[in-house]
Amino acid sequence: MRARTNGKAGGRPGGMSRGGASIQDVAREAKVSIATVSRVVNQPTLVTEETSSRVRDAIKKLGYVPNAYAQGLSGRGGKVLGIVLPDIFGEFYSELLRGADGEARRLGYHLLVSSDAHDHGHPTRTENLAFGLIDGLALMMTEPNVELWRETLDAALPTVVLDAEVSEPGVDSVSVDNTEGTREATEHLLSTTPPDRCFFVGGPKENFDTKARAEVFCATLATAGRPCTEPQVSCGEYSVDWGRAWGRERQRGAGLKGCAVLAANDEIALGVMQAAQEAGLRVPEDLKIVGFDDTRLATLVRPSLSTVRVPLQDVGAAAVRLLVERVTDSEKPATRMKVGTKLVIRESSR
Amino acid sequence: MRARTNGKAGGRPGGMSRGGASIQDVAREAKVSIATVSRVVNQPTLVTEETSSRVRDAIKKLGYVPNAYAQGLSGRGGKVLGIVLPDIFGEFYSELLRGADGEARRLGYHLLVSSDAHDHGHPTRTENLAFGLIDGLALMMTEPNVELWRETLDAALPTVVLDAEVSEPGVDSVSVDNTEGTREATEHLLSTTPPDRCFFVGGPKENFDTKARAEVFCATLATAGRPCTEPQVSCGEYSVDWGRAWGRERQRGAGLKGCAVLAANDEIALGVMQAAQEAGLRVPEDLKIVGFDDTRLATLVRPSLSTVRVPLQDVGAAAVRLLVERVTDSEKPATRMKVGTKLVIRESSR
DNA sequence: GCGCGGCTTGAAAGCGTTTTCACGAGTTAT
DNA sequence: ATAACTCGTGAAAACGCTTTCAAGCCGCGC
Repeated sequence: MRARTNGKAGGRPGGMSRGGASIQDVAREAKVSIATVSRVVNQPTLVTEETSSRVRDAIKKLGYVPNAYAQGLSGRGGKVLGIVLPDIFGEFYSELLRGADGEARRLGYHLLVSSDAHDHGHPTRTENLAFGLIDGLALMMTEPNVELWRETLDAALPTVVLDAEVSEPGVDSVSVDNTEGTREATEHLLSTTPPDRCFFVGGPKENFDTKARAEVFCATLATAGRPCTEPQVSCGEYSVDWGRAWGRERQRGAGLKGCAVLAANDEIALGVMQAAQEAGLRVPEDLKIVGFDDTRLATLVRPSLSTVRVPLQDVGAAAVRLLVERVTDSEKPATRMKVGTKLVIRESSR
Repeated sequence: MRARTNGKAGGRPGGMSRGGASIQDVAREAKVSIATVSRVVNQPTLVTEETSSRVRDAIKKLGYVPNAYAQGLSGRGGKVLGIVLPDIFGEFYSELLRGADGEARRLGYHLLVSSDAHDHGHPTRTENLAFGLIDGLALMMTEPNVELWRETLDAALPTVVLDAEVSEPGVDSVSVDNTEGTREATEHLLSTTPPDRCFFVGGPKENFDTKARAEVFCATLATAGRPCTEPQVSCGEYSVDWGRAWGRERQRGAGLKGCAVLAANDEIALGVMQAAQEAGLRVPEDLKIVGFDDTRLATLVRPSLSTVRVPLQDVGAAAVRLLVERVTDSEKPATRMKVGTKLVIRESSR
């Protein structure tokens, strides 16, 4: 690399540019030592009001902002949290992220976001690089992935896992308790529809939530005296397209009329609804539909979508909170947090 | 000074925990100097294959990952970009963010996301902290805000502005050229509806895009020989609620039937559509509606929404690309980029 | 009147990298 | 055979900050 602007003089070299004044400059300007400047910023009580005010003036005058790298290096951590999601697209992640972002801000942390996990949560090399940068990592794992585990644990980084239960010591987790909501939803459908006309349309087969929801769905049907048969549970992906495809398929087959569908998320539910409407069926009269997640989508469509509410923002916020707690106190025993789910009845299943 | 964990011995002090081995450890393990280790990592050609291999073994054995803070401090920058949006909620930002994230990954950068701008793009103190951390800042400014400007410019940080045209030297911008799309959309509505029954329902009055779109809308009406009257353009906010409120209001008044609406975004359009449907009107037969942005929402609702396509992902990606270019070469002349817009006709206006 | 504790401040040691500079060992040119 | 290079490596400075330790100064009590 070329000449690295040593002092203040001269234009900035090549690509570098981070402008600002350093703590040195402030110290010089205020005629105190850098230690004092640091104290004014971090522990103001230790400094005389007179000195303090002089330093603050200097800071303001020079527009001084502490260099986060230096802070990070010198031990106080950079106040940065990483969050890795399978994707950052769509209402679902959007909501999760919003919760995380809000909480992070509240706690004075920054969020390094990455949807790197295209390959099922496996951080790339790039991601690794950031591992030195972040104080903790919130990782969403929707499917089992041992390899990733090892890597993360080896990094000895405070970690919280989203949407997956884990048993590693020292790793917190926030996951969704699908039981209650799924059961409620299934019973709700059963109240108007015979068990053999109830269907569960899931996301990816390996997905933790889809699996859990399917299970509870079947269990509830069984309780109602009608163990579910193979074709009553289908898996695909979390998309409108898949829901629509399933709906069309079913319509071509035995028909959708008089059926009830519990979808593994709102998008799938929406797809099914579209397929029904295409076929001239009325929702909810001809077909009951219940979604999952209660994303904004559910209230945006007509008929509005009954759905199982998952407090996504809370999940995001809780993850960040847990993470910060662990970052601040690494001895803290692992917390396994579960957020509940609850049926919200709207028009699509009434 | 107390035992500030010099070597590897002892428990870590206080809240610290960043695990890994340091370059020192690797050097010791491989029996070389830290300089050599650094070279193996960054400029492998400078080192003998033999030494290099020994070092690589050590690195692997110790699970060494360079500390990003140290790297940042010593001048190579941390490969982190900041992106500040008014919010990170909803399809609009979601899409933008996705574009940015993808491009950032491609270029080997990380994204520090913040929706801090609740107060109209004014970064909080927290935000400021990160300014030392990031190599560049992508800032979405939907409304004029001089104060923020000053602060950002003072930070002498490579900056790219989203969705706002600026004239500061050395500041790139990516904005949306609303002209073409808005004109197309307006003409499209005029082709079925008399000018005096055409309405523009905008977002916040001060919002750049809303202003631009309203202007083109009026201009196009004027060209059609019917300068638009005051009540034909209304402003509110970018929300379904506002669209619905406008729709109800209008329905209570002169009625929506036979009208045509151009909304400033898809959400507003959706709101208007809901109001119409509530009133028993059919879309598009009784009321034509065209939205803006072409978010996923537009294809998800029934009838599907005609809308003006704004390549949001491209905007995000372009912002990141420009930013990285500027970070790498601060002398580069400022780029003012404009992405075009284009009418997409779907069911709601046919 | 002298020592002692409290309060404010400064000096300096890291933190983990990158990068420059210098140095010895081969290699090549004279 | 010696001077002039090149190549591979190590020592050390610099990055900007936090924090510990020590020192100076004050007022207090004995």
